[in-house]
Amino acid sequence: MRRDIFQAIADPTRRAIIALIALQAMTPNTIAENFNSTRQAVSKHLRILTECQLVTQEQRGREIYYSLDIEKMKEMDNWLAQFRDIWETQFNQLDKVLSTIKKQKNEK
Amino acid sequence: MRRDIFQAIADPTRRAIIALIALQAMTPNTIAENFNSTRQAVSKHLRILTECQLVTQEQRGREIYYSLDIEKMKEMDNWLAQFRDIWETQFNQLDKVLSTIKKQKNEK
DNA sequence: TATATTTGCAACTGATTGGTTTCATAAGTA
DNA sequence: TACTTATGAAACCAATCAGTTGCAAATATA
Repeated sequence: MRRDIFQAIADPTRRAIIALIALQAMTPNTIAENFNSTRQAVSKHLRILTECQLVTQEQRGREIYYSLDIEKMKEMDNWLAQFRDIWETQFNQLDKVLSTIKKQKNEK
Repeated sequence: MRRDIFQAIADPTRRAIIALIALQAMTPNTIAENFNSTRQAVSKHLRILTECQLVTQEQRGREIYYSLDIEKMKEMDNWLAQFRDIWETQFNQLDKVLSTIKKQKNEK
């Protein structure tokens, strides 16, 4: 069973859950209220998110509060970093072209 | 059939393909040489990547060169942006705590 | 023209996924 | 103590996925 953040984030419901608990820890029941599927389905998503360490649990009495581990989200950012270099370079090249055009215009 | 960049990126082989063609356009055959699976399997991955517009094709004779659309990768970055605010705030809060501790130390 | 190369597509297969229903457990509450 | 609430886990199901083999089409080459 592959369980990594990329696979976890692939599901739109899980992305919504992540966004929902990003700012505030919530119980499975409360989270499920925000979706059309059953509480059990949400619970399953939470298990997947927990397994890849994107969310953490905190038990309070019979309730369990789930919250996002924002540090883990940085792994996504780290992977994207290799491409960020490329698109910044491309942007700079575009910038160069634009300034060359501008220069040529001024020289006329 | 759901076809978005998140689902596309979920597969490790597709992530490898993306990284491979990021800097240089390549033909399916050349790409397949870098993996253990068959050319047809790679071709299928390329179709999925094309469908969600992460890669573009350019036909040259009987060869087709695939290259990464770096602009599309920014969609990933845009989604991450909402969390970047959070982790930067948390970092600043940590920074605050650290500087307070430092201050208290100096005042002793 | 005959042959080889490059490629996409269809059909099939076993594994995985996201969902449901049902049940067990633990913690509050009357 | 009996009842309600909050939750996870198991069993099942239809749909999807990633891979394979086989084939057809188009282009290059002899």
